[in-house]
This record gives sequence, C-alpha cells and structure tokens, in this order.
Amino acid sequence: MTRSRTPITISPVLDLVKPVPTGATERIVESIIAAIVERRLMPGTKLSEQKIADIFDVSRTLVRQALNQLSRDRLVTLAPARGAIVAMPSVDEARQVFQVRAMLEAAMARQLCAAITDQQIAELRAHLRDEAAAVSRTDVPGRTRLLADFHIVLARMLGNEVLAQLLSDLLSRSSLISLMYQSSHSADHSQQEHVSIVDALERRDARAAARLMAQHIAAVEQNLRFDPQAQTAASQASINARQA
Amino acid sequence: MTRSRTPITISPVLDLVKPVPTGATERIVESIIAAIVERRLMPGTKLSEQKIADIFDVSRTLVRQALNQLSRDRLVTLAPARGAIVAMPSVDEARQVFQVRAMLEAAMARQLCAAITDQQIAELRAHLRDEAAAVSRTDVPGRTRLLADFHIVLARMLGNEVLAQLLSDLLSRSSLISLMYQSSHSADHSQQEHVSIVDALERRDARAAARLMAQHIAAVEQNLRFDPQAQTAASQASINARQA
DNA sequence: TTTTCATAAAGTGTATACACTTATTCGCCA
DNA sequence: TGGCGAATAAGTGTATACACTTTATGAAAA
Repeated sequence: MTRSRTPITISPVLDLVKPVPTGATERIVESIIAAIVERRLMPGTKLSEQKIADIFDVSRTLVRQALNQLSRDRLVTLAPARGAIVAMPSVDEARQVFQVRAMLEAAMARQLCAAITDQQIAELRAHLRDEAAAVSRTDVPGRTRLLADFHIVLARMLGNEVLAQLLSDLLSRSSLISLMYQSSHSADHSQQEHVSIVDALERRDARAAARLMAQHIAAVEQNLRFDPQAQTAASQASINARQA
Repeated sequence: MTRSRTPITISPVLDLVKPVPTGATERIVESIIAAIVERRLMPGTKLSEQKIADIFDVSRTLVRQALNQLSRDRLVTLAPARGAIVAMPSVDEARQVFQVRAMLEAAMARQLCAAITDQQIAELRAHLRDEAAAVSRTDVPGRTRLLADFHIVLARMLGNEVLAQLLSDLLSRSSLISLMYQSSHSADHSQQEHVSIVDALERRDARAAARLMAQHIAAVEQNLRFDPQAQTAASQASINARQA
C-alpha cells in the first residue's frame, strides 16, 4: 500500500502561519475564520453544529473539534449546553488585546533593527507595494489580509515562530474587534504608518521603530467606536443569527 | 442510568488562571498539566487515549478533547494516527519562548511602575514571603508554582486578563522546557531576583524594573543545559514511555 | 388578550461502534 | 541464526446513537 504521508493538498488561501490546511478539522477552522474576517459572520451569530456539519458534509464530531479550537482562540464563545456564537469581545478585552500587541510589537520592532538585513528590507518594501496596490484598488479582503500579514512578516524576520504564532492569534482577535467596533481608521492611513515603520527599520533607528509601531497600534485602537451606539454590529448579528 | 452531570471534583492544584475546573474535560487537562509540571510525566511519554480514559473513567471522546487542548498549548504533540506524546520542545523553540517572555514581561514591568499601588506592593511582598518559605522548606511543587505565579500576579495587577492568560501559557511551556533541559538555575536565585524586581517596582523605577525582569528571564534561559548530553531527559522518557 | 405550564422540538454532551492506520508478532525462507 | 513478510493486535479517526438540557410551541386559565 503506497500512500504518500504528505498528500498534495491544494490550499485555497495562502496563509502565512499554517502553510497547508491538511486536516479535515483545520479546513473547517480556516473556513470559519475566513468567514469572520471577511465579515460574512457577524459577532453574536449562532453557530449550530449540525448546520455547519451539513455544509462541510462531515459529522458533528469534527465540527465540535473546530469550534473548540476557535473557542480557545477567542473567536468563538461556547455557552455550556447552549451552543457556540461568534465572539463579541468586550471593550475591556479589546483594549487589553491592543495593549498586549503594543507591548509585543514595539519590542519586536526595536529588536528587529539590530538584526534585519538589507534583503529583508527589500522584501518589506515589496510587501508595502502589495499593500498599497490592494488599498488603491479597494480590495477589502486582500488589503485586510496584507495589512495583518505585515505584522506577522516582521515576527518571521526575527526568526521567532513562537512570536509569529502568538501574534497571528492576536491579529485574528484584532480583526474581530475592528469588525465589531467598526473602525474609522482608514486602510490608507494604516498603510502609510507601515511605510514609516519600514523607513525607521531601514535607518536601523530602534527608538523610532518602536515608537512608530506603538503609535500605529494605538491609532488603530483609538479609532474604534467604543460608544454604546457602536453595539449596532452586535444587534444586527442577533437579528441575522438564524442565517447560519 | 442515573449519571451525575457534575461529579464532585476535588481540584488538585489551585490555579490562578482557571478558577474552578468545572467541566469534565478541563479536569483532565488540569490533571495532565499538573502531572507534567510535577515531573510525573516526562517529555516524550506516550499518552494513550484509552489508558487515560480508563484512569478518569470517561470515554475517549473527552480525553481527545483534552489532548487537543493541550496540543494547542504545545504541551503535547499530536502525530496523525500515531497518538499523543508529552511535547519535547526543541532548543530553538525554548529560546523563542524565553525571548517572547522577555519582550512581554519587560514591557509589563515598565508599565506596572506607573500603575501599581502601595496595596499591590504589599500583596507582592506577601507573595515573596510565600515563595521564600516554599524555597527554604524545599517544597518543590509548591515553589515551582509560586515562582511561576509571581509573573501572573504581575499581569493581573496591570488589569490585563489577556496578558495574564497569554503569560500563563508561556509559563507552562517554560516549565516543560526547564524540565527537559534540566535547569541549573536555583530556585533560591530566582526568588532573590523576584525580590529585586519588587524593590524596583516599589521605587517606581521603570527602567530598573524592566531591566531586572529581562535579566531574570535571561538568567533562567542561560542556565538551561542545551548541550547534547542534556537529551537524557528525553531518552529516559522514551524508555519509560510504557508507564502511561 | 396575556400569562402560565405542559409538551414537543431542537440542540448539545457523552458514549459507543466501526473503519482505517500503525505497530507487533510469528512463521517462513535464506 | 537473522532478516523479511504476512497475519494480527493495538490504536487512532470519524460517524452515529442516545441521554439530557434548553428553547420553542400551544392550549388552558385568569
């Protein structure tokens, strides 16, 4: 019996963190994450196990595994005996996520100045070009992914996979948060801040790189609509809950 | 068949992060984590689903859930169709974990100086007394837990639950790493470094607090035995694998 | 009409069954 | 005796069955 251990699986989405979604459960997880990030599943939306199982043509067993994973990533909230819903991060949780990101990423930018190569700077410039292109053609899913990937690429360049993984989780949560408290921070503005950060990295100006990174993250956070009226996203979700 | 839904579960370890292990799966997770931290399960030890299921008198379903969770925490490694073993973090992974901890915790110490109250300083002093007591009476499991809890208590004092959770995961991994590359860093030395950090916090000396925290973590890392001979722990585990 | 309670429908929680993969054992042959 | 290979045992992967909880429905009473 000749079965290749690593079958050729054609990944539908190029993901920087998990190279190839080989397992069945992972496929479900990735699909749900994509659906959340692409705003097809709003916070508060009920995720019925059987319905998802039908969609993916698998048993509830695998769906439950997927929902458990997503629950650990805080993208989904599990209520005992009452099922799963897309998470609705509180204002406190949102602030905490951005605080942790600022701590991690400022330090990352600082250390990167001492380690980054000219080759890597060039790669970052290429990434910035892709970002700018996606922004100018208003490719919303594309620009969202590229703007997030920027931060993960930096972690990779530090050669720290643990950091990259951690940051990836935080970025998914940030994405959900931005979606929930409809950010008024324009993608264009974010993109320009990325350029400034790379400029500082190229100058090997550790102080500036760290400061710019912290300011970038703070800017994103401060453009969230934490006022009560912003709960619209959540209420809409409750209304549209029966979609899924 | 009258089966009680929530049997009286006596929590073996007081954990700061998850207040009460109410669910059945959580109970298994906590038990396995405790067994790893208390060195009753060495890295590389096979974790057979059925054997664990028998021990806890549940079905494999719940054991699989537990193992999946532990796998996401990187405390166990799942090999497809070949089962679970206690994780054997590589030298690279170890370095990366400590690097991330240094980044996070130095920033945490710095920010804490601006926010900490005298009351909280007093609580830290009390914690340090507990640490010293556990060290002097050579209570190995107790001191291990207290030395780790110190870092989580600091995160709590920042009022950042996300950070506390993240740090908790990193500390579990650190524990496994120390166990694998048998640290020569004495508990007594660690405890004294904790005292120095609290001293700096009391002086509200942000620079010193951050520096001391970074040095503390670096000291723990640099006292690991990364030389090839240190693989003994792993080989022992392979030999004793059939225990579990 | 509104409230309430009983009943039914739907959904989750756990256990078990079965298929398939991996590891082991034992016999066969060199 | 030593290694190779087929049969067998053990173990994981997924699906399904069933118990129990929650939610929805509807009829009777106020």
